[in-house]
Amino acid sequence: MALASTKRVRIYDVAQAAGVSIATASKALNDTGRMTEETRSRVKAAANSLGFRPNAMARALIQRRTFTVGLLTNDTYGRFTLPLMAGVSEQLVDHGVSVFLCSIEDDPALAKIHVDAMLDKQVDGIIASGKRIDRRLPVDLSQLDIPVVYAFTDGPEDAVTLVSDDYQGSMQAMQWLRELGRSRIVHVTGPQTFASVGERARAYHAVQGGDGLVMHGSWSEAWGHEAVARLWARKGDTPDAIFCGNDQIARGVVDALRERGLDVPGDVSVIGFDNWEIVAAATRPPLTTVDMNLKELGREAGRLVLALAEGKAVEPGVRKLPCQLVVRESCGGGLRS
Amino acid sequence: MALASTKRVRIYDVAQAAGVSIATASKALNDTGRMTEETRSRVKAAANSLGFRPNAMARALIQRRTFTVGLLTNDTYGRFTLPLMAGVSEQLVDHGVSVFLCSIEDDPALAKIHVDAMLDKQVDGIIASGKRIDRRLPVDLSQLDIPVVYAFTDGPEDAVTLVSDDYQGSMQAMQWLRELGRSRIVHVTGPQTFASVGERARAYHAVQGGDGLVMHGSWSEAWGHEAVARLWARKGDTPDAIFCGNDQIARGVVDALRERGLDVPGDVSVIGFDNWEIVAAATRPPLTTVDMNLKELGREAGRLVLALAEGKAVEPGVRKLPCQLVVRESCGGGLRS
DNA sequence: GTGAAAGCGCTAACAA
DNA sequence: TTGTTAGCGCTTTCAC
Repeated sequence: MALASTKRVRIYDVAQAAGVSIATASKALNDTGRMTEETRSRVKAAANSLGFRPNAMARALIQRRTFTVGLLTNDTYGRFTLPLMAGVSEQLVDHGVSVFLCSIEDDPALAKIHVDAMLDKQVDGIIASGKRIDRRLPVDLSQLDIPVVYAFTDGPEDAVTLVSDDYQGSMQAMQWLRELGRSRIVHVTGPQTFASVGERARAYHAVQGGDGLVMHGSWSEAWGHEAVARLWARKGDTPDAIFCGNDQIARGVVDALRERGLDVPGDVSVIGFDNWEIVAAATRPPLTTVDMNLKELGREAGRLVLALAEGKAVEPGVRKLPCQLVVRESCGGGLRS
Repeated sequence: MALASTKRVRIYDVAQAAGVSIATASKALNDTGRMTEETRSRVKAAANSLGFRPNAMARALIQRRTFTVGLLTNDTYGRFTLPLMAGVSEQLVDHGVSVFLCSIEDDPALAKIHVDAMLDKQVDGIIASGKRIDRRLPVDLSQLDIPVVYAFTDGPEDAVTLVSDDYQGSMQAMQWLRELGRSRIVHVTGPQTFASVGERARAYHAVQGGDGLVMHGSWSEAWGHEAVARLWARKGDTPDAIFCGNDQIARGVVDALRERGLDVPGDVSVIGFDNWEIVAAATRPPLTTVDMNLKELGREAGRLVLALAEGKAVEPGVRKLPCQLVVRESCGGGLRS
């Protein structure tokens, strides 16, 4: 441990201390070249005791590899990018790769500035992420000379794209409701313009049949309330389960049902989507919901840019990553087998 | 616009194209040295048409300045770091500075890895941020040779530290309630162990007097419910206003009051803290609350590391940044003057 | 097995 | 006004 924090120690200092040339020192430290084991360990010991840290800039200049990647996102405040970022960071830090955070706020000019900055800094690759899997970032990354991976945002045809599997996740939800004996299931979800809304509805219909009821509205608690009002105003059977397009709607639904004197999950099971902790856990009863595993998606994105950066071949196309059911109390049923 | 994305263009190519030496090219592009305006613009034109982008690595190697900073945070999923990061990024991108995102999850080993990686990459400075202003990150940054700014986390005595002004924010809240004619104000807040809880209570007492009632619990909606139950179970006067320690508690309080048939804000005014959109806006009625201006705090942190990195002197000590009252409907009253 | 020398892309003295 | 030269800190042939 070098206590003196005067000047940064360079490989020259290590070489001096070990009584070798800097060439030998370099080879010793990088486990390349050939030399006696004794020399190698002597150099390493010297480096160690001097607290030598190679200058990544100098290294990058030669190796054309900076061990940095850029993470572009337009979901600055959102709940989607955050776990995704954590996953990316977690995956890459183990490989000595650092992540540039670039929030672009849907602003093309800002996006360009960030991309240019990344390019100047010679990032080894870029991960583009967003808040909707059916929207593109306001910048064209397809002509860059470095690898790009799209995560939770739409990418070009021949790109490597990672999204969560809305269909599979919704199937989990629906099947869970069926396993619990629910049959009159209604789907209360977001605006039809979202691709994921379509996917989730498709899964709903696959289980419930073509005559199931899908209600579109906003992604809000208010819409959950309103949907319940409409459902219970109709004549005929009321549902015994409601599959909601997200946790906010689900919370609105649960609150509305309780206000009507209905028991959740006794009278009606409610299931959400997103597993947004703050919403799902605060609902009374806490929401059973579908988690999109965004952190894992982030890890995978990290893994893939890294592979690409190392010149490995990666099959282009859209990869759908599985969602996972998180069982709490709003559907009844115990821990999932 | 160079369409051919074959090889990166270097300053050598620009010099060739402009018919000058690389030294002249360098000076022309950096607006240093002296030469005819004609030469300078000729070089710039050549650079432009070739799509020249200087290699930041090479530059960094000489200038000892990488135009990167590291942002350390242990609040990976949290609502605090996110706007803060956005502010930092926004502030720095204008200066050509990129931000390394490092989420350390309260793990000392992970923190060290990240810090080492940043040091290797020669960041110009580090911003340390967290989720509590009275807790330190699990890593010692005080002995580094580069500037460190602490934002929304506790730092050493002689460091530059940025926090939001809980006292001032709470004063805003309390005064707003008084302006609306409320006098029997109760403070329902989080655990006493939080420094910000103490600060907010201090402001509460400054307005309400020493005999005001402060109720400590968890930062949850459930605690909001419970607090209301307790308050209305007491004999004697019930409050006409409740100042809550955060928005979640406030939401619990509002819901509990409504469930008791009380009108908010007609019978009781409720005010929150944090302005956590998802909670504040979904509450019925939407919460009037205190915003900590974390994005601005992030910007200021960016400004300060940058100043420090440029060798400018910055007065050490704790800087408290003002909060801002966000008026919605839970207190009554109109737009603030 | 080890070291001298060239060079990554750029900037900055110093000459011319 | 412009160009030559010497590095920044490191890796990597290629001699010895």
